[in-house]
Amino acid sequence: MGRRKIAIARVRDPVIRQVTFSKRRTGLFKKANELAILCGAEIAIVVFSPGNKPYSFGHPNVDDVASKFLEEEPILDDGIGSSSFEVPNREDLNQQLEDVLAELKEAENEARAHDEILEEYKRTELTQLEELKDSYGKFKEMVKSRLSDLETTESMLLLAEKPVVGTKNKVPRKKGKQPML
Amino acid sequence: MGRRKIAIARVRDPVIRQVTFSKRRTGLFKKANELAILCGAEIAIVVFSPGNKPYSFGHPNVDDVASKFLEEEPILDDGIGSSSFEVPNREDLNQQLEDVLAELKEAENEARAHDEILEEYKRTELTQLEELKDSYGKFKEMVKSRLSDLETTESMLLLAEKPVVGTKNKVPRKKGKQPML
DNA sequence: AACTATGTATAAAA
DNA sequence: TTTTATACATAGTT
Repeated sequence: MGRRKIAIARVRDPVIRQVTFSKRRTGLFKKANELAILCGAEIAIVVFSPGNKPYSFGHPNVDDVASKFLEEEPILDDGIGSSSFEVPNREDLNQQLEDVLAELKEAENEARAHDEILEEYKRTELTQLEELKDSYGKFKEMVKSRLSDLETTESMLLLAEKPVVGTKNKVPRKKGKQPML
Repeated sequence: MGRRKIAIARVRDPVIRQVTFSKRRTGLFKKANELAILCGAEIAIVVFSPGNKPYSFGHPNVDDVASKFLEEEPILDDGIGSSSFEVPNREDLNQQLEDVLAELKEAENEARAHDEILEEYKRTELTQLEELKDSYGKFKEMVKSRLSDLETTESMLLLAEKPVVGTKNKVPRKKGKQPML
């Protein structure tokens, strides 16, 4: 929702993560408030920041909504540890845990590698693109100045003016006149 | 946020109100999930619909976050100083396993999301780059043909020949001859 | 701690 | 439902 799309995955940089948290918590609470008012709904939110600070929002207030919810809670079996199945013994669990930890480590390595690739990509491609745009602009400038005292065809002027691609003005054209000998 | 702007005030029509509730509850929970994953935040939401049906979202789950909040835990015992050679019991192992499985799933999601972004990146940036190069080439061709019977300065020829950037030839130049009117 | 280009959520319509 | 046009949230930037 910003300048770039981001993957929904833990933000690595702690500073960015905190900033993201602040912005998004604000947004979330705003949405919650709108929901409550628009629909006459009761709502409670509690959230702990990356630094483990608690924040809360409630309409009409956290405690009332929370108790109401807890009271009419019939069974809270989320099914994960369903009792009807065989309970694994400790050795099995240890083995599983080790296996999964190994997998996790691998996946994290992969993710890091992908990050690096993406960064590299951004650097090279964007740099190339910007330099090319810049060079293109300079070239056009020079040509125009060279041709200024000659007749110029309509098609040339057209081509020289249109910035070419569907570029959304990421790189503003420089207006400066360069000597270029 | 839709076709029209709406005032934040109780929606009169009960049908619309219920529809609005459904859409916005979905959106809110999605945002909450993103916040939790992006920032590693714990979060719990409970909300009652206009028809007083309860809905909840929790990461890792509603009850843990709620109790943590209610207890206002100062986080005293993080285990650093405790009797450190205890053999973990089965519940601990189960918990660990679940935690790690969750992490693993997350890491896999992350990898997939990054792949998508990288692909998207390749598509947009490379397309732009290619179009720009192509257009640049055409422009140079045209200028050269227009100038063929005029004197051309050394610097212009130089600029016209050099492909500009330190491009690693990921995108081969097209050799085709274009009519150009 | 503000801005703004861009991605998302969603009010209406179909 | 699903789609579409618009308002909004926010990632990256200064």
